[in-house]
Amino acid sequence: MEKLQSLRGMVDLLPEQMPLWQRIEATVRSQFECAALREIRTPLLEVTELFARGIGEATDVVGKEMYTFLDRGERSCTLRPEGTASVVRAALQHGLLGQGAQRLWYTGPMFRYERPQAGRQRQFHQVGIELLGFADPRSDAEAIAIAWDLLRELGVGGLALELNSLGDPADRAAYRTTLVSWLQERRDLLDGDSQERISTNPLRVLDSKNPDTQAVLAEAPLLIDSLSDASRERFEAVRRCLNALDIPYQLNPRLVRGLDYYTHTAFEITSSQLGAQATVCGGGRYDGLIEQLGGAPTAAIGWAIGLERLVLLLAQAQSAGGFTLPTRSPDVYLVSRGEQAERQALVLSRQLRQAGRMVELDLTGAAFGKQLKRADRSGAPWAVVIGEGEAEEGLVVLKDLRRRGDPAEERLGAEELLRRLTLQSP
RNA sequence: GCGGGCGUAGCCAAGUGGUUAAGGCAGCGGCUUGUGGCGCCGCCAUUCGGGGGUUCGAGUCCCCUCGCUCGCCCCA
Repeated sequence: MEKLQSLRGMVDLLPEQMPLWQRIEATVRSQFECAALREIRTPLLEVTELFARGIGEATDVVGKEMYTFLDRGERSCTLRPEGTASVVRAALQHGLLGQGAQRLWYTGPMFRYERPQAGRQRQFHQVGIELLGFADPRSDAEAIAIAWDLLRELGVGGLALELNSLGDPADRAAYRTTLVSWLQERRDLLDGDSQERISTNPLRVLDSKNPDTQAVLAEAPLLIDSLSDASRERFEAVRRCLNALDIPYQLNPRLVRGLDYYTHTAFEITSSQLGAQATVCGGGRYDGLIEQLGGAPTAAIGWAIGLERLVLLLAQAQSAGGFTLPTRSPDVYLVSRGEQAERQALVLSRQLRQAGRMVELDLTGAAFGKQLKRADRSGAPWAVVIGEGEAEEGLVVLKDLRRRGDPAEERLGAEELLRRLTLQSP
């Protein structure tokens, strides 16, 4: 069977699903506007080096999940696996940071070559914000609050905010040294992956899901305990802000995150209703990234929400009766038969649309009975019927489809019909 | 990359080695050559994801393969 189908992990969004997506997009736009964020759109394709340098060579995302290929000019190109690196690149390329700090948001598809499962696809969508040029602890709290409130506004329940501080590069370097030697001493007790990571990415060992490794790790030194006084105070300040905002959180000293660029605050918002891929929103501060990509040292914080996971949660909320999506039906369904009548219906449909009415024109040329059956199913309150007889007389029949028993219908001239259907609400 | 489950029509789905592959929804046609929720009648899988094998005989058993799905890893 040679049926053509989409590539693995690449999913279609069918018309039936769009109202939910559109609801999310509309809410995102209005919430972000209130937060004084400005939208930015960047290409889906970037030079591979951007991600290699930005996200980190040792990360899983860069190491084994990127869609990378050579273009016709032998340039290594990569479909973006996340949004931050591109946004920073664009800001630097166009000198946005020279105009002051930037409050930006973006949305669009991202690509990671992974095995699909619930809440995970190879092409997926994110919406995210990036606050570039903000170092104040309040900006951490503000960024988190924007995410938290967006999710709440959408009606997602059962969320938990997990918080950690990764400190600054010096804290991490110091901690890394202590951690590496601590891990070396217990090397034989760790799983294979973790042994590997002692040299490649020791902080990620802490994140291991291997139960035996976790048992060993219970006693491991924590990054949060080896923060400098300044970093610790900074973290305290963020926490005080979150308290002031009444945003509940849970400290998770094991929260490390898989992208190298994070510093200080790291956080995730998770839902227990999502299955194995429980993170709806992930983000943190990345004070070193902009410099690493060739800009001046600039503090920044951002996060991304996975839209497919959000859709999963909202679909649950919806079926639990949390909200209903408005279904749009045509205002008028046009039924016609006979060459002249069909042409008149075509013209009339345009006139009604120009007057702002939603109009569905039956193009099948089928018997009236069939067309009216479709008119009924379309949900339109009105049907306009033009037959050969009416066409001759220059009249149309207006039927009230909501009154089924007594066939309420009137014969009208086209002018009168337009007046009736456009001056008053149907 | 590694494990588990599944694969019968557009959708849901019966079928568990024996002759023509139930049924429902949707769709199409008719009863009703020009007037809609209902009803009745008819049509809609030369074939069970694909390939190979076992057998007198396979949707049903075996092998391979592809796809979907859930989980591991990782992340949104």
